[in-house]
Amino acid sequence: MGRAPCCDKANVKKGPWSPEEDAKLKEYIDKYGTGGNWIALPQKAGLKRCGKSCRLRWLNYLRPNIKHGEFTENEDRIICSLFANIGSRWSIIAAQLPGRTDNDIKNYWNTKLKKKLMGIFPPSQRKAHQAATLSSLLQTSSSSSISPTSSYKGYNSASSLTDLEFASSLLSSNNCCTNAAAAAPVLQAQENFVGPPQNYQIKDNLLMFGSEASCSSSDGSSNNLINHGNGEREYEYGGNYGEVQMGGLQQSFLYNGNIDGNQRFMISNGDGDVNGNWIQKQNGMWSDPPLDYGLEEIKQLISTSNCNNFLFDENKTDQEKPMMYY
DNA sequence: AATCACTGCAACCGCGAATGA
DNA sequence: TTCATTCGCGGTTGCAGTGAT
Repeated sequence: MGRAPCCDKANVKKGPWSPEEDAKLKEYIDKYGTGGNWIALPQKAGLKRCGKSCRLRWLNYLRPNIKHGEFTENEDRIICSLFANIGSRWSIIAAQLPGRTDNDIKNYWNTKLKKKLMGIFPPSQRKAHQAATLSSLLQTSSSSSISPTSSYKGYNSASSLTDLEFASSLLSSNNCCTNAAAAAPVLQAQENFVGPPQNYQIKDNLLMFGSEASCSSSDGSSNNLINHGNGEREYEYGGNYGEVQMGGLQQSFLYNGNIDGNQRFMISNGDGDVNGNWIQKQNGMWSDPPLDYGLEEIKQLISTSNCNNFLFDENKTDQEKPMMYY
């Protein structure tokens, strides 16, 4: 016996929503809310629609403060950074972009951003550029210091890296399949360490700052709100992307526990801009990442990263290579 | 002008997770 | 604890619009 359908498919309308249906749904929800039951909602609202369809229409189109239209470069960077770290967790990524829906971001990634990234260089030049870009990126990190007051450099208008080169290098330098679930065992290691942005410890799948931390879940999903001991600092953890308030300065960081087996952080500013400086822990000590990534190592990183297989295919000639793979 | 290919996006589908009886 | 129901997510599809031939 198969799964029961969520609604009587014979009696529900499918396809694009009419303005009248939109109005009905919006009016009902404005008046009564969703009532926590999407399945029952369409009947109450006088709509011949599946509850799931109503939910989707509301979340992706009708609810207030939905942002449509062009994505900004900043949004591009956030999407790239998060995708590089947590993969296609669109709902988590959307949570970092107010007004954007997961569906919107997913569509944008699949139809534009991915192509944007891959279209920078012709396939024949791509590998060399990626290697050079990554090398440049890592060299930048060697001269940086990580502190709450450190300036964000290595990724700005003065940098030789363009936004897209940066994002591309992110994608090729990280194991993008390091999703929250994969990172969890690392985070659950309950190890104390000293590292950026200041002293903190990883405990019970949460990052804690200082000696005390009270924790609560902000929405019951993947984001946790952690109050620092003095009540001033908060930390929001969604997958392996986090934020911390320190001395009035908001710092975000990306956590990637899975490149050559070493834990890494990348500090970013409050807008989600990452500065390209990975700090990693080797042999129990935090240090700058190595600077001498060879092309072979990069290739290995890419080849072991399942969701980077749209980058290029080693076994094909340039002429055979499509611009991207799905 | 007709046809074809491509693009962008809204919507659908199926699955696993969460919830409650 | 089990089972049914609902929710939420990510992958996929369908189609209208647009540009190229």
